[in-house]
Amino acid sequence: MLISRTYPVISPNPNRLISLSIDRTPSPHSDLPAEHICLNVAVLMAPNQEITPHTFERIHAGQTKFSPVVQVMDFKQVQPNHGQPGQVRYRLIVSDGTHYQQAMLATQLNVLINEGQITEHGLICLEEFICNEVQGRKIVIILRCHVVSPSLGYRVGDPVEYGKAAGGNGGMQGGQPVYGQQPQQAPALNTMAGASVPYKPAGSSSAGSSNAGAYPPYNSGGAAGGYRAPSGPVVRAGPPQSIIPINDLNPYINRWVIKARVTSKTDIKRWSNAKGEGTLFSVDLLDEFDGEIRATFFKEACEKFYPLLEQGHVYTFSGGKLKPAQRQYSSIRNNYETTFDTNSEIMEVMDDHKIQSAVYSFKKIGELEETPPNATIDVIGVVKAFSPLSTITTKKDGREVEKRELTLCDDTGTEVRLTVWGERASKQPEQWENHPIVAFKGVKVSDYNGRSLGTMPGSQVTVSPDLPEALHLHNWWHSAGATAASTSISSGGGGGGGGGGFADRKVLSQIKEEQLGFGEKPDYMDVKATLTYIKSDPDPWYRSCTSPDCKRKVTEQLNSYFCEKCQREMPECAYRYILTVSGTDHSGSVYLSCFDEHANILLGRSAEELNSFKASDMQARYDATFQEATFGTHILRLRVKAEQVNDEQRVKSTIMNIRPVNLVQEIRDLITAIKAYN
DNA sequence: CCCCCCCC
Repeated sequence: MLISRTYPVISPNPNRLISLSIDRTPSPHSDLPAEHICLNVAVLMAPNQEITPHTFERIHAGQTKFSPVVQVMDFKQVQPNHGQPGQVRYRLIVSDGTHYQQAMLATQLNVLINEGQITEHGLICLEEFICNEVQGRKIVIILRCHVVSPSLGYRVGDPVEYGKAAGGNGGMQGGQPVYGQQPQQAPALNTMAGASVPYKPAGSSSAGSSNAGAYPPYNSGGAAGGYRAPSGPVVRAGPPQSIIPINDLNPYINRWVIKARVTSKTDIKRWSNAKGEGTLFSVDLLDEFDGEIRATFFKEACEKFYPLLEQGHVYTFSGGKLKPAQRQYSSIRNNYETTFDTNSEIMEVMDDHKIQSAVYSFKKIGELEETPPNATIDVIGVVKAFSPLSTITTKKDGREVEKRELTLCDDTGTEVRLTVWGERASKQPEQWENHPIVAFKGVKVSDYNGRSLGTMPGSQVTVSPDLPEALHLHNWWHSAGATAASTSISSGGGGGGGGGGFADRKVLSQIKEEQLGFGEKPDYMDVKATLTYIKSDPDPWYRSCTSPDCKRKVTEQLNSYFCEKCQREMPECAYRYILTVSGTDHSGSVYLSCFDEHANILLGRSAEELNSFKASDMQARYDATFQEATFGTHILRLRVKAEQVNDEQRVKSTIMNIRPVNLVQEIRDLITAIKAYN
């Protein structure tokens, strides 16, 4: 029996309210006489540290979208359970002044206890939490919180255990959270005028239709259709686990099953580092509640499941372990990712078409300039132009990788260059023709050339997707977009005549000042520079292989030349420039390397011609060629990279592109740059 | 346990 009354009184401090309460609570563990009267003096909080009333009523009614402030009445460490040795967990008793409630602290918040920030009688704000049932008992699991106040030195109010006290928890059964989306609105975009060309989405079967209508409500908790939270170490027997939404996954559910479509699947990757080596692949999973998660398979699990999982198919997955996601590596909206091992169970199930083929959070191309580099984003656009397939050789291990450059535009009047890598670039080359709409999920934003995009291993590329955004862009393109002007946020070459782009503009002294070239990757910059010196002696060229695409130096033989790389003998060789020039601007002077393609532009003659001048004893013409090019001023794009030369790091700058100075454009760019200082 | 998207 608990008798308690609280008497508010006026405090001497006008900001505080003192409450007096008298407890006549006989304690079974106390030596005190039953009628012991305990006088509690409670100073209620100043207004900015108020406990949120009715917190637990709201939480138990399924509310999660608020951030209540509660008082910590007690906390203690609980024994790690058998499943997770070594991981300490803390149980808290938290109070809203009327009720108290058990809570578990997510382990990543243990630091708040260990550093003494969470204290008895302190106040914390619950920023993210869920309410789980454990052995018939509701427990609040705190996923994110911050400390609002250190210990107040007293307990606020006279809380009773939630659910035990009379009153205050009526109607608790209702208000279960409802999962799934609201019915998506039908795309009201197909009424666009001027759309004479009908939009034909790829794969017009219903499979990936995004307009599937209302999703069935999902009830968490409750007898049927609910899921059980872990209940201690002995849970082996029991009903088969039911499927839970991916968005409900959290590290406090030990055994879970999800049903999801594999929306993307990477190739197997081999890795090796200081910690060891192995193989891995990963998939992105999407369920019917639009929840997404990335799953990774290592080593044996990689071997076992790689052949089993097919992109686009639907499976049930169980036996995965959750860990915090590194958000920069995918555009998947989940704070967790999962790993499956060989004991995990994955079974293909019928595709009932409740699961979409992808969910997107598109960024407009016009927003990309403000998007930080290295972000992974979704984008949709019209393929305005595309390059032929080309091959690059990786710096790291000399592999050949295929790529294709697209120019993607949208109705923001902006276009961006997007590099499609690997098989995605080579297969079905005709798919890029006729300005298709393409949706990209999980492409990386790069600051190369201002801003550009590139596919990632887990990217999803869908040509002519069945999406309202695609229909909208299709109609835009055919009514106005195809002929409208558009601004490129990727400077340097490409579809639209080149020029423009002040994004990477620097002066030469910045190479030193900003220590360019010392990163893992080279730095690129544009500079307006004058060639104050062009080195003409010794001969600025070398003898190279005549095979197309091979620029290697050949060795001279008795009557022929030999290329090591091509393993080929040839009667003639080609002369290719390797030229050193001195570039100068108002800030300083830097030696620049210049290879054949660009030296041809600077000197206006090929190495072949210059060699013939020399051979024909025309030294004057030879010298004049260099003199004419000296003091020319150009916009140069430089690749800056530190290289190991003997024992020292030497920063080498190479000319990658040469443009004439367009004075009108130059002034415009300068004005824009000056305005940006404000 | 990977973390990285290649080049210019």
